[in-house]
Amino acid sequence: MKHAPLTIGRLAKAAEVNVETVRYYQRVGLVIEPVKPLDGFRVYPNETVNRIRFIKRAQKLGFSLQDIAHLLELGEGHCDDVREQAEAKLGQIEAQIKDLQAMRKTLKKLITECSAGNDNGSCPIVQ
Amino acid sequence: MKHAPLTIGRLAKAAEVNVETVRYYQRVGLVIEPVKPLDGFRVYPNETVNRIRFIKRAQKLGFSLQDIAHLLELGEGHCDDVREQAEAKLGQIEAQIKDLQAMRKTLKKLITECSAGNDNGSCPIVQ
DNA sequence: TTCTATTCCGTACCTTCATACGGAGTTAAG
DNA sequence: CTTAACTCCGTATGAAGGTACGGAATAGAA
Repeated sequence: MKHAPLTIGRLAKAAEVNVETVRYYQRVGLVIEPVKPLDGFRVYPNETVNRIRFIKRAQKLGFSLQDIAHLLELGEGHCDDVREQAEAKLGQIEAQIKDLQAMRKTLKKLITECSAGNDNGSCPIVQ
Repeated sequence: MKHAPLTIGRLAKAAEVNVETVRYYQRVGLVIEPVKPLDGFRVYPNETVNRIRFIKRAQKLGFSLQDIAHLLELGEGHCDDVREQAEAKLGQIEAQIKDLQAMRKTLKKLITECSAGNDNGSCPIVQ
């Protein structure tokens, strides 16, 4: 039994991005553009859906597309000398988590102070 | 005893950003531009250094300048009806922390797999 | 006072990450 | 077999976040 081929439109829908975004990712090399059959449309492998989802998730965490390109390379063999890069990235992530936790703390404090109703200015700028 | 006044150049240096960045932040309202004395240059309050540092830190965590503007507003009185906004932001931050932790886990796993030396492809794309 | 670094201000330009457009080809449902 | 919906491809446009530039005013050191 044949399934509907994963054309760019279906891929985009599945990954919850715009078709144009997929094309853009192809242009910058984040997504491999499958060869175009002489007749008909390009068909994407299913894993491309996950790849794009991954990109989007990583982006929300503050990674640039370049960063993400590096992360993705890590998963494509050649693990040996790229390992240290992964570790660097890990360090960054851990620092980010710490920062966010500090931010959460500040914000929480701010919220309780708010509900206690104090009327002075300045709050989350410090630290 | 007088100290050297905190002019825009010194402010920029202290906050480790470009002078042009300070001007840009002023244009978009993230930093208040002090009034220009009839003679001479603008002088910035010391807290502006922290404000800019805060902006930069928050940006690295994936907040847009708009987000940051909102965060900063929270610390400027009017706490009553903005409180729920703070809580929303807190929710976002907690989600981000979770995502980053998941990412950290994936990355750690990837690293150990790497050092175990497996030669197949594909790794961090999944999940 | 004179010289050099800064500031000021407006405007122009740059990069990143997309999104839109338009005309031609393709496909698949009715 | 027609026709609406989709794909293809190149190029243009757009918002966000800066960065650069250039001429005039000012400050501060020598």
